[in-house]
Amino acid sequence: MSQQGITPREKDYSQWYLDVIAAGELVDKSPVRGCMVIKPHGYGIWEAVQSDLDARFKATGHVNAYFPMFIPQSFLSKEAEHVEGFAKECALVTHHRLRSAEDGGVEPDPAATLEEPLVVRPTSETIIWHMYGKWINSHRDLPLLINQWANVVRWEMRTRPFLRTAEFLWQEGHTAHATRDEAVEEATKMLGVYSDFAHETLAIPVIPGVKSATERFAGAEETYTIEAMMQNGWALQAGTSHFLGQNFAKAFDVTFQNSEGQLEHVWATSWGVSTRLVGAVIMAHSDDTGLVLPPKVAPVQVVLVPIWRKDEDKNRVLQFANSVRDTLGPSTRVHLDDREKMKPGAKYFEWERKGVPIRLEIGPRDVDANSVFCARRTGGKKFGIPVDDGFVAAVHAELTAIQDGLLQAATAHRDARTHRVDTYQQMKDQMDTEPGFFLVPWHDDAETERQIKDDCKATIRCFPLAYQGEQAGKACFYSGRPATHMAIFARAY
RNA sequence: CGGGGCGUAGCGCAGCCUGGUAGCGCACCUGCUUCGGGAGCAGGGGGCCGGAGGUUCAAAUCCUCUCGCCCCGACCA
Repeated sequence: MSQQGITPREKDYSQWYLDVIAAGELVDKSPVRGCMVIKPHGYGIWEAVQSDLDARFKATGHVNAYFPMFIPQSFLSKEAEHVEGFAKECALVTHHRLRSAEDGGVEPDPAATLEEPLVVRPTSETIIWHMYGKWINSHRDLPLLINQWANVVRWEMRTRPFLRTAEFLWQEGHTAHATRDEAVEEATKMLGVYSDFAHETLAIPVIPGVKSATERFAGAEETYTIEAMMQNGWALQAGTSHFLGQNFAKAFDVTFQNSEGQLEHVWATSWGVSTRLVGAVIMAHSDDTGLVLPPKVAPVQVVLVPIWRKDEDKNRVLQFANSVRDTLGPSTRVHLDDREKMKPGAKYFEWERKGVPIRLEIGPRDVDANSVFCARRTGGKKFGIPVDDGFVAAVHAELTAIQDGLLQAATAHRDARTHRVDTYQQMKDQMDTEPGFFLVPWHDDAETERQIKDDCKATIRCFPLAYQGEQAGKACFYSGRPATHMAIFARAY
């Protein structure tokens, strides 16, 4: 990033994204390729995501647990498709000791080679299903509804902060059910939880849908997804929920005795979202001044900037600012920026770049008037708010208005960039001039799907749930064969 | 694994072509004046120029080798 500015979105979207992350002081350079050092302000966003989501999981009957990050290598080979999907990007632990080397450094001690290498989990299905086999015996043990907050490692060739990193933080829910229907219901229910969360908390209007076979999770029978649109019209998969059938139950021999006394394999789901959501929030809302955060995930929702010129003003301004902070504190994430050797203007710019929704300026004039001067990060001019009985409610009303405004703007953008086209040529033409979601009638076929990807880099993001049925009587926009689904094509991260 | 680029102060860079022993901006430290939209002035600290070898009286600069990183592709449940 240049010293003062941020690359405009229109000029170079990728650079703009990196600039916004730098301006927001979200991450620092990592000494490890592809891994992130997440600084406090960036981690604060993730913490807000975590606490909101965790409450939603609890409300739907789930509990948290924790499983080891090291998985015996042999576990990975038990489910054929699963190993196919992940084997290419696994990190291995092969030794448990270092020794001094000739060159003065250290090296793995050959005498301390592990009998069986350990895989650093790329996802936890295998070790969790190994344990579920021990925990599940009876239909009375079902359903088993467990979530884990953890880190996982996938040795990706190309990485990008938050969107695709070698190590990332996520939650993974793993559930076991007595019947197929119950498991499918769980998978779709959790997709709904994610979708609600994206709208209500992240202010991102996602499209819930089903993945095509090509894009399906390795080992799943059905993969559900929420797809978000970024400001450049590209799609970002923001969360997934999988119906795993009995694949893992069979691979790890997890059976239960039903009420008739017969043994059956259990039915499974898994679902997850990751720190990629932080990237989604950054890309969905930020502008050419820097980060823009929805109040519900902003680590600092309100920043107070005290202003004084003379020493005699300093004390009363700070005293007033402190009381304002204490008033807002119980209900709001508020920060009083009382750094002394920094001018107010410099603070304004810093907090704007960090995406803080509301800034309250407090100077001698405001103290005299018993009010604060409010500046919103998005929408509206500065205005005074009296510090009276209605003060907290007034600030919260602004936060709500900002949150709503972001969702409205993102929804308007998504709708404007969602194109219904009838022919492939139309999509191909518009993909370069106005990229976005292309809603089309589609005859499902992995081979033609691949042809399209090779030809114009667009892939099926999902078969959106809201539009299924509309394809009836229509011809596939690419092949002309009878359409089997409504599909959304887009270029994707 | 292909194609391209870059390694010089904490960060971002110039200097290299045409060798003469290192500079700029930001950040940092000290002081004074400032303070309602990115402060100004003065002074100061910090780098064996990625590494090794070679040419030379002399190498950040030229030559050879090497290591690392970044970008574009391949890859991406």
